[in-house]
Parts: sequence; C-alpha cells; structure tokens
Amino acid sequence: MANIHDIARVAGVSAATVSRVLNGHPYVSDEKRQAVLDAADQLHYEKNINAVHLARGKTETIGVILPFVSHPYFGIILSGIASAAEKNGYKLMIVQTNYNVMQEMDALDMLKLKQVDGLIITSRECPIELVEDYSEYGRIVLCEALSGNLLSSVFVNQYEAFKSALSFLKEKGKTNIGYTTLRMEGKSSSARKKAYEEQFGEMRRHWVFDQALTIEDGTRIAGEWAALHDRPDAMVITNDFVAVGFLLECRRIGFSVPGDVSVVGFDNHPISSALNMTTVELPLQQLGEIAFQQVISVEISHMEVPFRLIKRGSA
Amino acid sequence: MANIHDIARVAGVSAATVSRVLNGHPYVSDEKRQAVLDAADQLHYEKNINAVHLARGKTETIGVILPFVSHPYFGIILSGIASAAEKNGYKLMIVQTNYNVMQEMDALDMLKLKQVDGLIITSRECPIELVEDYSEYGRIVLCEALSGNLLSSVFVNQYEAFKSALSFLKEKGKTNIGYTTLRMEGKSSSARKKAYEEQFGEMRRHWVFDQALTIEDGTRIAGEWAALHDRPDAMVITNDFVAVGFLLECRRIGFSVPGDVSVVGFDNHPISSALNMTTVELPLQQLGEIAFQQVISVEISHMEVPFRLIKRGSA
DNA sequence: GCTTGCACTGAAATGGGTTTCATACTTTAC
DNA sequence: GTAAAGTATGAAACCCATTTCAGTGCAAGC
Repeated sequence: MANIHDIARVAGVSAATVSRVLNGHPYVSDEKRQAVLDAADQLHYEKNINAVHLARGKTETIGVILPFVSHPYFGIILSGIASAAEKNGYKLMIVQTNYNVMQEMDALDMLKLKQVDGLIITSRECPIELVEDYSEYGRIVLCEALSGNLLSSVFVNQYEAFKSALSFLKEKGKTNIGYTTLRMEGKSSSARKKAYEEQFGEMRRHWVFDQALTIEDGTRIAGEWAALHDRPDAMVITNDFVAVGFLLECRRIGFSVPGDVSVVGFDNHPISSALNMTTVELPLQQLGEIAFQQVISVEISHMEVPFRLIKRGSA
Repeated sequence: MANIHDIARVAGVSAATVSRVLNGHPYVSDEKRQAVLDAADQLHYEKNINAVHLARGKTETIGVILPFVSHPYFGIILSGIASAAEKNGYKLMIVQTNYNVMQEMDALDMLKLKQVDGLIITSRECPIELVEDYSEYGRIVLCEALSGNLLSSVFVNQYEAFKSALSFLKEKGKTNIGYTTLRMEGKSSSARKKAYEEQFGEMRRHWVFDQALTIEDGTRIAGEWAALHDRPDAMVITNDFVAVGFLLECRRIGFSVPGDVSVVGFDNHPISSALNMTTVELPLQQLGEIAFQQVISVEISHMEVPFRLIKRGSA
C-alpha cells in the first residue's frame, strides 16, 4: 500500500508538500498540487487514518456508553447523538454495558487510551468518583443531573417531571399512587421518592415496583399489582414501554384502565400515542444532540431539558 | 505523557523489552519485568492505542452501518452484534445512515482507511457493486440474502417467511390479502411480490403499502386501508411496530381485528406478544451475533437464520 | 569438549502521517 | 530602493508502539 513518501517520490516533492495538498493547506503551487494529486491517483493511495490519529493526537471519535442499545429510551438518545455526530464530522464508538461495571471501565479506558476524544455516558452503574477520575483524559458528558466542574451533564429534572405526573393524578382524585423505578438505588429513583413523599407522605414500599425497563417488566408488574390486597389506583411508570406492558396486561386480566388504575408513562414514545396513553414527554432525541454538543465543547456545562405532560386516555 | 521509551530509560531496559512486558510476551527475566512494571506505574504510563493500531495494522474495531439506530429492528440486531463484540474483545463503531448513500460511503471509507477491520451492513441504499469494491479492504457482512465470494451474509429467507404468513392467512380463509413494504424497490420487497403472486396471481398495487417502518407508518396505512372501496381482509406487515400502529388505528376508527382485517407482523417483538398479535418471529439478536462472527472470520460465508410463525389473536 | 537449542535482550526498522523550522523567493509598502 | 510581508518548499523532528534481526549467555545432549 502506497504511503505519503511514495507519492512524494513519484510527484517529485517532499512528504510535507504531499501532506499539505492532501489536507488542503495553502501555500502549494498549482503544478506541485497537481503532481501530487496525479501521483496519489496513480498509486491508488489511501490514507491510513491511524497514523493521522497518532500524529494529531485525536481521533474525531466520541464514545457512547449505554446499558442497552435495543431499548427505545437509549436508542432514541443514541439517534440524537448520532445525527449530531454526523453533522459535525465525528464518528461514534458504542459500548453496550448491561450496567456491568467492567464494561463501563472498558469504555472509560477508550478515553484514556486516546481511542476517543470524549465520552457520553447515557446511564451508568459505576460510582461517579470513578468517572471523575477520567475527566483529565477528555470531555465526559453524563445524561443525569449533575453539577461540578469536571463533567458536563444534560438531563431532565426528574423530580419536577415526576411531580407533575403526581400532581396531575392528584387533581384527578387519585390518592393511592404507586410507581415504578428502573433501579431502586438510582439517582432518579431518589428524586421520585422525594417528590412522592412531599405530596403523599411516606411511600409504601410495596407500591414501588423495581426493575422496570421493558414491556415484559410492565407485564410482570401488572401481575404483582393485581395480586395486592391494597392496590394503588394509579401508577406512574418509568417509561412508555413498561407502561404499555402494564396497561395491556391489566386489561387482559380484566381490569379497566383508567377505571381501576390510571397509568402515566414517560417519554412520549409513538407507542404511547398509538395506545392513547398519558405520558410525560421527554425530548430524548434533543437530549442526545445536546450531549454531543457538550462533548465536543471546550466548556463544561450543565443543561436541563424540558418535559411536558401529555394528557391522553389512560389517566 | 510518558511513552514506552521513557519507561525503558527509567527501567534501564530497551523499548522492545518494555513492549514485551506490556504485552505479556515470554522471554523476559523477572527482574526486568518487575523493573518495567514499576517504571510504568511510577510514570503513570498509558498506552496510546493509536500507535498500536498503526503498528499492528488493525484496530480490533468493527463498523456497523444501520439506517436508524432507534428502530427496534435495527436496535436488536445491533444489540446482538454488540454482545458478540464484547465477548470477543472488539469495539464497535456505528454509522447511522438514514439510508443516505453519502453516509454509507462514509462508513465504507472507514474500512478503506483502516479505521475498522470489518464492516457489518444491516441494510443499505447504495448498489451492491459499490460494496463489493470495498471487499478488498476488509471483511464485509450484509444482513440480506446474498451469494458470491466477496461478501458474507446472514439473512432470513424473506420469500419463505412471507409465504408462511400468506399460507396461514389462506388457511384461515382470507383471500384478499394486502401487505406492506419498507421500500418498494428493495430486495425483500421483490421476494414478497414473488411469494404473493405465486399464491394469488398478480398483486393489486393499491394493496401494497410502501414506506412502512414505524408505528406512525402503521397508523397512516390503516387510514389508507380504511379509505379503500375494496379493502383487503388481511394484511401482512413489515414489522411488529408498523403492525401495532395499523392494528390500533383500525380498532380506533371502528374496525375489528381480526374480524374486519387480520394482521400478521414480523419480528416477534415483545410488543406483539403484549398485544396478542400474530407474527413471524425472526431471531434478530442471533442474526446480529452471527453477523459479528462472520465479520471476524477469515472465511466468507452465507448463513440463513430460521423464522417461525407465532399464531396469536390478530389473525 | 563440542554442538545444539533455548532464554533473554537491545538496536533499529517499521507502520504512516503532521508539523515546525529554516530557507529562499516574490510582492507589496513607503 | 529597501524593509516588511507573504508565498512556497523540504528536511527533519515528532507522534508511539511493535517486531524483526542479530547476538549473547547458558544448559542440555552426545
């Protein structure tokens, strides 16, 4: 495979001039420029991008950590990141972690090894201090509420979003409200707890359903809900897919939604509209785009994106 | 940032020995090994992976082309690819193309530039000949029926899968069957046409609905279907999400499924189960895993994955 | 005692660009 | 007419690790 020196030889110029031509730098005479282009063509020259990355010390590549690529929540964020990356001429490296800390470390190491210039963490399991330790190697953006001057962040105000769903249900006369969480120990989970307890006093642990991520989780939780002797009359649910699973299973086993139980989802995924389901819209695509802008920015920033309650027929 | 030569100096050995230690090669004495490890530690050494990539001539990275990362069909394939990649110590680079040829070229160029060792194309817009031109730069796997010795492939037999759905509907007494396609000119589209015409004679163009990818497309198509004077009494639909959109919209505007129209989807996404929808199961996760195995294999291969009709309540 | 063969090591070549620096030649500016 | 500014170019340093090659020392085999 021909390299830049071969071209230089054939074109009768120096490697520096070849590099200038290939990168569109000024100060190259037209004859030499043409000679270089001809030689490159003739030798079927292909740049070795790894050499460029080594020499330049950057890769124009951003790493993205996400627990599950096939989940719509993360898929849509990723789509936003990808479209912004494309517009800015960046490549994307993804690491699917399953919330496995080893794999998160793997992704963080890409930053340390200079394989990526920056890192977007859509969700994580490992402690924030560990992430902070890597901030010296490149910009890191987290999709969660955060402050400080080491990491950037873009997030929905989980507390307020959850509260808006609760208030809406309260207005509707619902007072026995349960909810689901993705992971009981997570940050957004404690934001929910706080919002809940401010409005309804101490939460009843068996009205909080954990591990709610997928449609199947929703189905399972509907079964658990139905088995309770003191069933909540409304559920605020992690995301629209869990909500769909919950809602459909409730109806399947003979309950009415919203008659027996109101359902509020999150995300405003098209599925919620198709099922006429009340949901809190989160601008996930936009969140991904912002995360990308932050990761290529020299400044550290913290951005909150808006949410919006969309009232439909399930609550 | 310290490099291998700094370590060599501090440890009093040569750079070659440092490299040997760092890569676990044999034939290094225990004292020198320890000296190198100590020096590396002391200097906070971090390997520059780009130099490794350059020197080794490969990156242990695979590129993945997919039109829409947030669509479950591609998301699940990607998830399969990602899990296989992780098991094999490979990284993944993704390019979301929106079926834009320029962006597909961008991804193909990653192969040419040695940024990735191989490429998986889950779906494409550009001509196959163009893809073949890149086969000299690395292994390329396509997720579509293919033969030849330049590219590998993994696929579902679209013709048979579609036929099985048609036969099932025919058995149920349905004879006026319409269907949807993602892109009228696509390959799987012509496989469907062939299967259709073999069983029902010439297809009626207005019973074929194009551009069917998302829930919203399904909703739209339900409207178009309802507006026909000679409505099909059964629909075979591109994927479960379109099918869900179709089915729910039909019901919303007052039709019965399967009474007025039977619906068969594809993929067996959890949503189809939640809605008790008949579907043709495609093992997409597995397809992604196979695609990955193929892309790191030295052999070219063509693999067909099985499908399975799952009878539920919508047909 | 002598030949093999293995363990161990470093110099140097290799992968392939980018970029600084020095130099030389032209123009423009006053 | 001369200084300053701009254009053009190549040599060489630099980014950093891998790997081949040559060579030394030492032990086993005959």
